[in-house]
Order: sequence, then structure tokens, then C-alpha cells
Amino acid sequence: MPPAPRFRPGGLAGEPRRRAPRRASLNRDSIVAAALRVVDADGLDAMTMRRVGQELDTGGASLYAHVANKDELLELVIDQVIGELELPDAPDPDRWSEQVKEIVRSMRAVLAGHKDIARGCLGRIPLGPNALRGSEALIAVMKSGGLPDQVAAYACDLLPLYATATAYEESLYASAQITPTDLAGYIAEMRAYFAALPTDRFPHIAALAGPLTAGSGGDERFEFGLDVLVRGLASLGLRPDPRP
Amino acid sequence: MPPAPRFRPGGLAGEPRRRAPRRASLNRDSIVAAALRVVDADGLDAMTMRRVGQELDTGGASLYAHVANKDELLELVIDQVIGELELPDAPDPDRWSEQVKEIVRSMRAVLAGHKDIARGCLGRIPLGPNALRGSEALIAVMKSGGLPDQVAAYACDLLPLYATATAYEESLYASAQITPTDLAGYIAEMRAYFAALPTDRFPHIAALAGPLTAGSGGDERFEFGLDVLVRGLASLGLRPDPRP
DNA sequence: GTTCTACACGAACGCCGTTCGTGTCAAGTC
DNA sequence: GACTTGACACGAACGGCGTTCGTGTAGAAC
Repeated sequence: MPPAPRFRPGGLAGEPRRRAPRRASLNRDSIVAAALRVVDADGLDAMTMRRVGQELDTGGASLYAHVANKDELLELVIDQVIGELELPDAPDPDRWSEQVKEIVRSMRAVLAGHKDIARGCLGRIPLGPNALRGSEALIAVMKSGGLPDQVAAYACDLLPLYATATAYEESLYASAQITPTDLAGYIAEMRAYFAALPTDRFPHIAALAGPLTAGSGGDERFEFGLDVLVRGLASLGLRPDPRP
Repeated sequence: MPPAPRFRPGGLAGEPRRRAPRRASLNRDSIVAAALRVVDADGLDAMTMRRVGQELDTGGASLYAHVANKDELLELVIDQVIGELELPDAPDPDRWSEQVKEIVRSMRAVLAGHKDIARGCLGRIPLGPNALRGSEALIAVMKSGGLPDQVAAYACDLLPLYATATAYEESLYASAQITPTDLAGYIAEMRAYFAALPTDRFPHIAALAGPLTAGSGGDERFEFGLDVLVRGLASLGLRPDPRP
């Protein structure tokens, strides 16, 4: 026995009574879009099956006809996000290291644009079509710069790992509705904590309280790590004795 | 009205009916130890409040008298794990880069020794006593090697980030009760997938199918990233024109 | 008009973190 | 010794989660 006929909009006259044109049929694309909307609005934890269903005027159970489980949905959402990556049109051997940096910066920017979605990317080998596009571009640039095959291959893991882990760490500051003022206060507090540590056991931390807490929340810290990585890669890429 | 008097072991005669000698009183240390036992046995997801309580012959609710919430418990467990770090006795300026590597290797090894606990460390600024000890040692070594303050300070974040993120990625292979044979098969499958990609759109990935999937599960991949990082740091540490 | 099939979806299962109220023990007080 | 007190152990319950199941219906096929 049906519990009670639900109200259906658009009833009355001879109008073909669909409950919406079969809800635009609820397909993978609309589900992924809805899930991404939820993430953008309220973060990764808010992306529950029920909540995504709600976004489409239905329940969580309805999604399972189109998506195997929540993990697969997350994978689809992530590849959608990776699709926003801006990649160089063509590798330029003279600018390879700058092009690598641009790609990694774009990764960070894209992830940062979707709340804490970076957390969902951690520990996930990205094999979606858009991820492959990114990997291909990254390798192309590095190979054009003369990096050996194995270096380029490993770096193709290492660089996104850095972008993702950094984006995740930064999303923690950005979330929890912390205002920039709060953040500044929190950083100041941490600096004071470091500076006040007993200098017999923690002389270096106490001495570097300033540098340790510098650049949090800005680009400087990220650029530092990026520079370290690219310099390290460059040092592995030079052909033996490149000087004339 | 009590729902029904519970059975208590050790009743009958004049024996002092304790329910165990007040369970050794259930303190923070025993709870942290129990939680770590659960993680070691069945991974981070198994570390639920109920399960940890069970490990101590009680329920999950009993833990809240000693620990604010699950997150605080995890923080305590993590600092306990970090306490296992092996640190150099004294910084040696001639071996600074090797000492840095040894510390980061130790981080990876310690994390790998506790299933997927690395996942819990991601995005967490470690400020426990043991974490501070590790940071102090790391900075000491880098400073002895002549790295500038700001470089040492940023690297003090960057290096543990690498160790943690790598340990997490590796824990995924190690878990899910994948046998080494399965893993080898999975890697072979991925290599074949890369190699079979359309060469018009993915020429580099297809060409590097071998290198891309090499060294998974071994130390080689980890050592590569470590080498890149330390080389990059070294390139930032040289005093201007160190040549005679 | 009838049959068939795909799928929307409410309800339910077994988890989770956490809170609440009760009950019990050990120590302090007369 | 009787009583009070306070710390804390802990069963039960709340709301939320991912996922499964069974039902019912809309639309296509015949």
C-alpha cells in the first residue's frame, strides 16, 4: 500500500503528468554536477549521498542506479575538477621549468577553488580522462626540458602530490569559517608559542619562531616548495657537463 | 526504574565485588595504547570509539571522561607514533644532507609501521611534544648545513609533508589485504593500460608506461623524491659564490 | 490495450560519534 | 560505623552516515 500519494507539480489538465520530465532522467552528469555544487557550497564532508540526492529533489538511494557507490561518485567529481586545469599549448624547451611551475600552480588553484576537495584526491591515482590530459602535458614539458625518462615519470607523481597535499593543508585554514583576522591571530598565537618554548630543549624552534610561521596562507610558502622541487629536478636533468 | 540489574562477575560470597579492580582506572595512556593496538591490527578506519572501548572491556562512551573527542584521541595516538622517530645524536655539518634524508626516512618507516595512520597525520600541524622534538632535530641539521633560516623553516614543513603523503599513498597498496602477487599484477595491468593509450593524444604516457609504473611499492620512488627535495634545498643553501 | 522493463525512492539495516542519565564505587566527614 | 559526596563507568539513545531491498510506476514495445 502506498503510504500517501505525493504531490506532483504540473498536474491538473490533460498535460502529460510527468513528475518533471522524469526528472531530466537523473543521469551521471547531473549527479556529478550536483555533487560538485554541494562540495563548493559546504565542503567535502557535506557531500553525502542523501545531500546530493536532495540537490536533485530525490533521495540518496536514487543515485545508486547511476553510480556504483560514493567513492565512484567522488572519483567522477574529481576528474571533473581536474578538467579545469589550464595547460600550456605547447612545450617550450627554453621555459620548461617555468611551464612546470605553471601547471602545478594551476593544480593548486583549481583544487583551492573547490573548498577541501583536495582531501578527496589524496592517495588516489588519477586515471580519469582529464587527469591523463594533465599528466601528458606535464611529461611533455619535462621531456622537452631534457629530463630523463625515469625522472619525468617519477616527477609526474611527485608534483601533483605536492600540489594536492598543499591544497589540502591550505583548505583547512580556508574552511571552518575562519576569517582572515582570526587566522592572523591564530598564527600570531603559534609564533608566540614557538618563541616561548624552553630554549634548552628547543633552541632552533624558538629562534625561528618568526620564519616558521611566516607565509602561512599566502603564496610564498607554496612557491618555496615548488622552487625546491623544480630545482631538484633540474639538477637531475642536466646532461653530463652541459657547459661548452 | 533500572531496566534490569546487570550480571556482575565475581558476586556470590563475601568476595569484594569489584567489576575488575576498577579496570585499572582507565586513563589516557591506556586508552591511547589501546587505540594504537586497534590501528595496528585493523587500520585507521577500525579505530572507532566503540572498538577502542571494547579493547578495554568497556563501551565507547567510557572514553569521553578522559578524552575530549575522537580527534583528540587521534592526535595523542599520532604523537605517540612520532615518538618512535629515530633522530641523529648531533648535527654533522659535513653530512647534513644525509642526516636530513635519514630523518625523513625514519618518518616514513615509523608511519609505515602503523598501517594507514599516515592518513590521520595529513593536514595536521603536529605540535605534540614528540613532534616538536622531531622538528627541532630537523632544523638543527639543516642549520648546521648552512641553510638560511627561512629555507630551514619552510623545509621543516615540506619534508614531513612529503614523508606523510608518501607513507599514506604506500599504505593504500599495503592495505586492502593485497598480496604482493596481486600488487604485481595490478601494476602490470596499469602499465599495459598506459601503453595501450592512443598515441595521438597520449604519446608521452604511452612511451613512458614502463618508467611510470616502475618502483611502485619499493624504496626507489621514495628515494627519488627525497633526493629531489634535498638537492633543491642544497641549491638554496649555498652561500653566494662558495667557490674560492 | 497489454506487457515489459528501467528506474525512482521510502524504509530499513548496521554502522558511526557523541550525549545523557543512572548507578556504583572510593574517599571524606561526622 | 553510617552517611554524604564526587568521580567516573557505561547502557541506551539520538541523529547521521553508506548502502540494500522491495515496491510501484512511467514510458516504450508490441
